[in-house]
Amino acid sequence: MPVLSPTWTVERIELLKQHFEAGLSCREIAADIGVSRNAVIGKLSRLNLTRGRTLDERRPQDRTPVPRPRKAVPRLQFEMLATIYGEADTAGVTGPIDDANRCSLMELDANSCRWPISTPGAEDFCFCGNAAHEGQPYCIGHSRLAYRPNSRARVMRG
DNA sequence: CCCTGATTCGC
DNA sequence: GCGAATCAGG
Repeated sequence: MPVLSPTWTVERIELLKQHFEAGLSCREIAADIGVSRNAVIGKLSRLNLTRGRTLDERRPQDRTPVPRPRKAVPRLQFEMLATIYGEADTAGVTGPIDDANRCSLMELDANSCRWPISTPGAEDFCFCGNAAHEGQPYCIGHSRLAYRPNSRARVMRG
């Protein structure tokens, strides 16, 4: 007898068929023959002995190509951010916000942008001080930062 | 989460 | 051709 793994000999194939027709699960068949479950299923598929289960639901004629990331999915941070926040928005947000009007808490008035600069409590802590947008406590640029349109998730599987 | 079968694809 | 990886349903 060959010491090498005989893979699928006629004996194993017979056992495979017998067990399959007996109604045993692939798990049982695999355990009995001594191979992995996928090996059994793969062999059955090759022999066209599948019980035609998912074939009906899997629409064999119009199989979804399923772009399978066989290894990795290298995505640039930029692309993800652009997708999440919206391409047009990122440009506006990342644009330069005038900080020439920075002022302290005392100097803030109703028309001054109250966006905090630096960390609260720091010696140089101050506010943006730019002209605030109508009905908003921040200037245009900082209003955009405050209103992040971040609500994109949970959209999988059609 | 576990299980199952079925398909895909690298070897 | 084989089977691990993967997918999809239960």
